[in-house]
Amino acid sequence: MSRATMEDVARLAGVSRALVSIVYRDAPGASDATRARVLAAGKELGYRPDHRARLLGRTRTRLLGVTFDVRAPFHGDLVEALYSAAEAAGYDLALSAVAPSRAEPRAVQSLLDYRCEALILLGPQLSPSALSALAESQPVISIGRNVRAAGVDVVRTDDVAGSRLAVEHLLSLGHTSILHIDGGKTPGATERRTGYRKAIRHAGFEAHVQPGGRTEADGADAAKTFLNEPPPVTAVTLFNDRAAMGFLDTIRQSPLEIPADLSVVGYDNTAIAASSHLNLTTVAQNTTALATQTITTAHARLTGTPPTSPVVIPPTLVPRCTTAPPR
Amino acid sequence: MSRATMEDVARLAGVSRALVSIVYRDAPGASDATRARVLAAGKELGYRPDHRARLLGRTRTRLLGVTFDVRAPFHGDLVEALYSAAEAAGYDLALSAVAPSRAEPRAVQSLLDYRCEALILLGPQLSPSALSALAESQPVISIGRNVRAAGVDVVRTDDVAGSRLAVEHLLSLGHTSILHIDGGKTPGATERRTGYRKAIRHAGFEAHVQPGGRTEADGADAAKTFLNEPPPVTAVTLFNDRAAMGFLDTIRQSPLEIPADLSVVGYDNTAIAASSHLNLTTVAQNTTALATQTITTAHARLTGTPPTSPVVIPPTLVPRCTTAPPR
DNA sequence: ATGAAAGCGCTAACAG
DNA sequence: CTGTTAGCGCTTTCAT
Repeated sequence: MSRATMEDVARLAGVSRALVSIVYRDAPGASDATRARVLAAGKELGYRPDHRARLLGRTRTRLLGVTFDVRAPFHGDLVEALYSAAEAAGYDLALSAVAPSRAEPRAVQSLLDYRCEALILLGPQLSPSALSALAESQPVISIGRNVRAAGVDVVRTDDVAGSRLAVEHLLSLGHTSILHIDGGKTPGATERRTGYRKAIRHAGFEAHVQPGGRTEADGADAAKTFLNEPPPVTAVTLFNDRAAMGFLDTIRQSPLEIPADLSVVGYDNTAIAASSHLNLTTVAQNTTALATQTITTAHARLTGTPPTSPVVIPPTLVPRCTTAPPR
Repeated sequence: MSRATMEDVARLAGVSRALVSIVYRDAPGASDATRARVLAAGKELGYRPDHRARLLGRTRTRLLGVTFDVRAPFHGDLVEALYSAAEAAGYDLALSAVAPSRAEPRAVQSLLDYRCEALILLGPQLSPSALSALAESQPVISIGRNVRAAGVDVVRTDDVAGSRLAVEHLLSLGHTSILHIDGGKTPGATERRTGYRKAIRHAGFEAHVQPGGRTEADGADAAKTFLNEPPPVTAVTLFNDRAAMGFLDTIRQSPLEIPADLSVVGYDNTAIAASSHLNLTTVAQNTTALATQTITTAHARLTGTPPTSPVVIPPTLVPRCTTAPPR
């Protein structure tokens, strides 16, 4: 009933356990004939190496720990990209969710107990000092949050440029008064606000920032405030797609037409934003590049090469149907 | 630089490793004095037991593997609930994401390699025979999908009742012609369709089912079809909240007013549906109960008690702002 | 190319 | 109550 062990395979193939180990790691040191025989025996027994034992015995676990917010769609997209990137580089991923009832320190701790070689934190909310402390024991990489903490590597999108893209897109459509609804203290919010301000001023217009947040509810609240006392703007850029969704949802319950009366731009290009119905004009983060660079950075740290940090990935604008020239 | 080991703690505390082990598992067999001394030594060294080694040595790993769709908000809610339930029962969770680029068999396999004691699959899409095969090696619990596969336990919401609740709510508001936009072949779709049909017929009205799906895009597509040739209905029940969101989004771009012209009911009560802006009337699955029962079932299987299966959890209706009496 | 033997860091009988 | 002794299943020198 219990699973086949390496010993079983070795016996069936008539070789030593060491050989079986070599074959299954496809390390050099076994003849093709032996290799085939071992593999055949393994297959017959339905053998699969025990991952726990493997990790224990190995000098390097090649296990990368990832914390993510189980409720953030963008994190879902990133996790998927990380799986591919990690696999391509010969690493394994251990996932640990952050949720309202499961705070970040707890999620991190569980990864540490698994002896992950490095920590990949998606939009971490931990303090810089807490992050630095973690970085003393193993590489720590923050994706999306631009922390300045000793020893912590950062891989992020150039959010200043991203906001600029959004603004420039609107400017090119003819908009001259544009509002930014920000992300509060969410990682990345400062940069996106700054990018907006810079681009607006550079064009010679006035910046208007309204406080917002990162959830659909935050976007909806912002829309209510907006509708209550409509500012004289023809376009809005929001912190992210989630907020944009909430915003749009509420606006559509008003007489305002999107995009005729108001253009709206999101951020992240999450799968939902892309879906045909929303058709949200948004700034795309390059998840593939973020993931690849993250794994590269982790690998560099783990092999002693000093990585370049922060790694800044350029975003792109994805024009869809929520933006148009002002009426 | 490397982490402190049990040996280190033992040395510092002046005891044997076995004692340290006993203390850290808080197993009986150590005096309070020793316990305190060991704990103090451990704390000083920042010792944390190595989870891998722990799993390897133990007869029971108390590790439960969970597969979930990283893109499904409802799965996020469930995962969170599972963490709590598992912890309360002394189990640990290993997460494995299913995504477009990471099919279910792969996700499952990785859990198996970690020698999880049981498999918890959220809305599995695997064939009944594949599930049965898995169940031969360890307990398999399907949450949400009512599979009839030998050895596979099911914990699910009573979806027939859920759909009935939705219909009855609409009937009580005075609606007499109600459309159901279904979930295609998504787990649970059949039950929700059936519940709708039964409730409608029981009330003496005619059932209308339009094909749909489980994503926002599916809901939006359904809305387009709907608007193209508006059927003579005053209310719509959808397969889930995601589809309802897409549907609402598209409907709001038409002259139709929600809920004045059309009432809409979702399903799942995901965090997003609940958020103030959407205010979606929906059928709530009791994630806490689902999670608790799942862990209970797993525990029963693992300890030899034959569990009751399927476990069917009653849903509840959450009336919000997308339903009202017909005009 | 192959095998023997010594860990990896912990748990679990068992003896004292 | 405490310590000794084997493993758990794999990796990894080091001989042969």
